[in-house]
Formats: sequence, C-alpha cells, structure tokens
Amino acid sequence: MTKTFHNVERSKQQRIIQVAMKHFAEDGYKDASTNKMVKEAGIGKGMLFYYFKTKYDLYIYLVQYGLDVMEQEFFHQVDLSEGDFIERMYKIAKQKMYVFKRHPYLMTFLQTVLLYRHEDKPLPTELVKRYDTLVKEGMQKMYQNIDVSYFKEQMDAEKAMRLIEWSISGYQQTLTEQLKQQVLTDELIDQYWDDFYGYLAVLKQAYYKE
Amino acid sequence: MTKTFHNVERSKQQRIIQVAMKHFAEDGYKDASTNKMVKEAGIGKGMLFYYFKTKYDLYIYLVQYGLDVMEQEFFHQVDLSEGDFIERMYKIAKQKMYVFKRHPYLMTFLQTVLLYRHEDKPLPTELVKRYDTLVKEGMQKMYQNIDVSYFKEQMDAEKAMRLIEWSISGYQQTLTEQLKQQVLTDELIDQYWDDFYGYLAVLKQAYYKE
DNA sequence: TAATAATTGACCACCCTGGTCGACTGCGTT
DNA sequence: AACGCAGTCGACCAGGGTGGTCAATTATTA
Repeated sequence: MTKTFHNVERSKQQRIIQVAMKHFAEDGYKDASTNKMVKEAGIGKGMLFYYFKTKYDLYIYLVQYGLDVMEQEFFHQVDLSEGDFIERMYKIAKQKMYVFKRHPYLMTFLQTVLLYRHEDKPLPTELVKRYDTLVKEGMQKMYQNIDVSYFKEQMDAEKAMRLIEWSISGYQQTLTEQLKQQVLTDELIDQYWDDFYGYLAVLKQAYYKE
Repeated sequence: MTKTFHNVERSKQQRIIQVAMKHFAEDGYKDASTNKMVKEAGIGKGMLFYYFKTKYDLYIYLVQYGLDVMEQEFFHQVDLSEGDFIERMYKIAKQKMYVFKRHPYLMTFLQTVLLYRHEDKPLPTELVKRYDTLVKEGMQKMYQNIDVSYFKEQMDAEKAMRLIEWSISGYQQTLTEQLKQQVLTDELIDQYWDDFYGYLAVLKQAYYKE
C-alpha cells in the first residue's frame, strides 16, 4: 500500500477494505475481480492501483489489516477470569458477533487466506508466521484457566470441551444460514441470544455437575 | 444426456461423472471448466458435448444422478428400529462414510447445488421439488421413532438432539480436515472409528440417564 | 466393402482479466 | 493569473480462458 491510502477519508478507506475483503472471501484470490471491487466501492479503476500497486499488494495489506483487527478486537478481549467454560464460550460468541457487525467479511476472509496458493508469489513468511502464532495462541487462550471441576466426575473434560465447542459452532452456523434471508433488527438479535442461552442451559445440564 | 452415454463402458461413465462432480463442487457451476473436466477424465473435448449437449445438460444430469444415489444408498438405509438417538447417528455416520468411499464428491456437490443461480436458466422446478422433499423427508427420518426416554428427565430432548447432531458434524468436519493431509489406510480408519466412539461415550454420559 | 457410430482436438467468437495511461479536476502557492 | 501537483477517472490493451463446433479420422457393425 502507498502512503496516499492513509490520507483518504476514513469512510472511503473502510468501504474499499470491506468490499475487497468480501470479494476475496467469496471468490478466492485468483477469481476475485478488481473490476467488480472498484465498481462496488464506487471508485475509478485507476485509484485501486494508485493506492495499491498490484492486486497482490492489496491482498497482503488486507491480511495484515485483518490480523490487526482480530488481535485487538477479538483475542485481546477474551476474559481469562471466567473459569466456567460454557460461560466463556458465551462471552466469546458475543465478542465474535461484535466484531462481525463491524467487519462482516473479516472472519471468512481470514479463513480463506489459508487456501491461498501461488507458487511464484507466496505470502511473506513473516505474515504466515504471524497468522500461525495468532491462531495457536488464540486456541491456547480459549482453554486457558478453565475450571474443570464444573464438569461431571469421571467425565473426560478435554473431549467434553471439544463437543461443546462443536455444538456452539453448529448453532452459529445454522443461525447464520437462517439470518441470511432476514433483515436484522436488534429485537430479533436479542431474541436469538435468548434462544442461544436456552441451548447453553441444556449444555450445562448435560455436562456439568448438578 | 443422450442415449449414447448409457452405452459407454461403466468405468468410463463413472470416471466422467466423478470428475465432473468434483469440478462443479469445487468451483461452482459457472467457474467449473469443461476443458479441465475432459482433460482430467481423459476424453476428447467433443465427447462431452456428444454425450451431453451442453454444460447445463451435464449439470442437470449430475444433480439427478446424485439424488438417485443419495436416495438409494443413504436415505433408504436408515435403520428406523434403532431407538437410541446416538447409536442411530453412529450408524448414519458409518453409512455416510460408505457412500463417501464410492462417491467422494457427491455430498459436497449436492450441497453446492443450492447455491446455483442463473436467472435465465433455472433448475427444472421438478428437480428442485425432488431435492427439497428428499432433504425434508430425510430430516424427518433422522428424528423418527427415537426413544426419548433415553434422555435425562427434565431435559429438552429436541434441543439435546440438535446439540448432539452439531457435535457429531463438528467432529466429522475437523476429522476430514486432518485426513486431507494423510493417506487413508484401513487401519487408520478403524483407529478413527474408535476415537469417534470415545466421543460418543462422552455424549451418552452427558445426555442420557445413568 | 460400405455405412454408421464413436472419437478427437484445432478452432472460433466471446468475455473478462490485471494493469496502464493520457486527460481532467480542484486546490494551494507563487 | 499562472503554475504545479496530488487525486481521480475510465477507455483501452494484450493475454488467457470460455462453451461449443465441426471436419477429419478411426472403430464397429452389417
């Protein structure tokens, strides 16, 4: 990215970032079209290559930016004092929703980055390393400081936590599928949080001591 | 599809079907390349359009074929006499694996069919209807004849079943991600079935009466 | 041997791509 | 007013990939 992009008004900056992320996330690096990006972002074709010299440079910038956001707005916010695993997952889900509202394509974009393959122009190793450590440390954090005494006696807590995690991500997946076809009012969202908490209650009933 | 395709030797037929499914599943209808298909299937370009007049006809045929297979080799095999929900899920997972071995791209292909969008050439309504009823009846079958008395007293069985389903599909997802980087020996597969059954034991411990 | 069916891949018109560049605008400085 | 210059645009380019065709060739059948 060139210095000029820094000086652009923030709203236009954000528009470009979000649109570019969306296209990379949906179509992958190769099939994402810069033409469609500029059209959707409402800027001239020339500007994209004025801000970023090449498509590749734009992509690198987005990965970097995405990691920054995830680090600051997601991973740093995990509440390590919450020993109740299910409650911690609840808080993390809320945090995820918060990030999602501000950057709807961030998560899926970062997931697709792993699929990037271009033997002649690989991602900078430094960036790959940063990505890996962020994920690894994030995972560690998820399970750090959990009070396993919540779980039933004789229960394999490791397996239990995995099963719970999968249940929650399954819920989120089916939820987002449903929500694609609806308009999101705050009311509706609260309604779904209640529904979600209902499922968490069943989880506690299942895995925790009575 | 034209009559000629019926008379082709079965192995070549299957090769073409599998390769075409693979490409449609991985790239979607529009971006799937007939050029790559014929190259990978080892046939001349002309043949594909001799068997199927157009790319669209090929696609329709594959959807039809895929639904046939799913109906006969998957949905018809569900053991409705198994009242234990978790055990039924176990059997279904085994059946799924069986189908996967014979048609590795069937499931993902059929999932992507839902994303097909081409306003000028929509899928035949009859086919869409068949797809929908198959899914709906399949879902119904999953939960049909389940003995809810297995579950803990006072537990919301509906929610519990969903949570269990999500856990299992989560397990399968992470498993297939791992398996992508390995060679599949029968030994290894048995090993994973044991591991899987370990998780099912925890599920029973969690949701069922003692 | 003649007729028919199966098979090939070079070829076509079309579309979209990432990237360039000359023209234009608006603002600050001299 | 004249100049310079950063910002902005979109027509344009060569290159590559697309679904589909078809004349030519080989294999099969009668």
